[in-house]
Amino acid sequence: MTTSHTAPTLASVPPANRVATRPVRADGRRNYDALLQAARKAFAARGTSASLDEIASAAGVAIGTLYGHFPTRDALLEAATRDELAGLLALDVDAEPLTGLRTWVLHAVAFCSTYRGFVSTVAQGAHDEASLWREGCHAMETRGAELLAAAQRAGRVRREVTPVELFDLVGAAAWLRENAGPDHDGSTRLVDYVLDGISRP
Amino acid sequence: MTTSHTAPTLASVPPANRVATRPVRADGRRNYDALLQAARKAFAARGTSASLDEIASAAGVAIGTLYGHFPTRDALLEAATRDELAGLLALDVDAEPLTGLRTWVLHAVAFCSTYRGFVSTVAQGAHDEASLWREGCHAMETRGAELLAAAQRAGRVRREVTPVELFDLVGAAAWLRENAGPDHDGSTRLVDYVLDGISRP
DNA sequence: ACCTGAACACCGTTCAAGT
DNA sequence: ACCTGAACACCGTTCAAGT
Repeated sequence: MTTSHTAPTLASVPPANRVATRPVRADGRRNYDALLQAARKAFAARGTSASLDEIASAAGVAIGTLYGHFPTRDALLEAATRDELAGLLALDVDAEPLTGLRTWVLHAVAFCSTYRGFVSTVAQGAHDEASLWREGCHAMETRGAELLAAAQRAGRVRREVTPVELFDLVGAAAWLRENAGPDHDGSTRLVDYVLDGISRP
Repeated sequence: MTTSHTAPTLASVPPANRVATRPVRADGRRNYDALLQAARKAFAARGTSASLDEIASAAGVAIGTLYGHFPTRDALLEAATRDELAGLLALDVDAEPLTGLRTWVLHAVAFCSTYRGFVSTVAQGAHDEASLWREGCHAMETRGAELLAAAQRAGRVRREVTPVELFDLVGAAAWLRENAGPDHDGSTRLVDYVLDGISRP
């Protein structure tokens, strides 16, 4: 095998697994950005199942243009939440391990509930090999696992708790944030009860 | 006002709030039952957003017949889960308050995750006045509140915990049961961590 | 009282024709 | 390289005609 190791071309990636990239031509970039802005607005207002027709209209482009840039709804969602994920992964937390863990978990919960319905999509990414969020989920799990391990090393959290269980807590609390009553913050309460359950004085 | 207090007639209830009832005519009852059976199968296989066309076909009736018996998807879902809810409400639990509370919570979690997507519908019922699950949610909350209060009276659970928070735990754990990885029971773990967090020795 | 299925509406997705 | 919008498919929902 003397073939050089080339990056995957656009054509080699099936549409379902293709990540959206910002075009080079000026009109393409304008439309791409307008679509993203419209998508964020629509997802925020109607959840992740917002009408794609509506998004295209709001962005002032034809529906085919939307599909040209974002082959699937997930590709659009992923692009619309990419910055928030980067922010979460770069988050600096408190040096005290238990406080730091709590802060990070609450930020992860906020990220996963960016839009109504988003957390289910993200959770898929943890198990589905082909999901666009596989890498992102992996990175989140890794960061969470680090903070968990640090808290365990410091004797602040029970040794038996696993990274997967921490990830489960983030998902469950995010679902609560999306679905609980409007006038009461159940997700933070849930996180605190669990941290009480797994922490040591 | 001398008008007698009559029960609401069919016509007085808007379709969205109408609860399905078993018809009196023999052919109607046959179709009603066949639809329910097909619905349970379809919901179990594809979640609560299963195709209604498919359900009607599987039941061997026209789509109009389905709508005749069940004016909305929620009406069909409610009828398909009515027995399970009754079972939950009639559940006898252990006399030891904390054990009893745990058993009931796990059964409530199982009920709310009967079908993929079901828990979000149920959670709506807790806040939406018009939901078909309003009564059911209220009954669940009442039963949960009873068991919670008993555990608190016995000094086994922190006084500050509220019935709404218990209901939130049930919903969050049910979401996990619907969405977590297939080979790992994250929802029971979550319940146990929370019970650890709120219980007293 | 209940059943049927055509008709309509809505929305996601593709693709041939264009610049 | 990118845009357009008609065309198709799928599915939920209604309703006039029937038994």
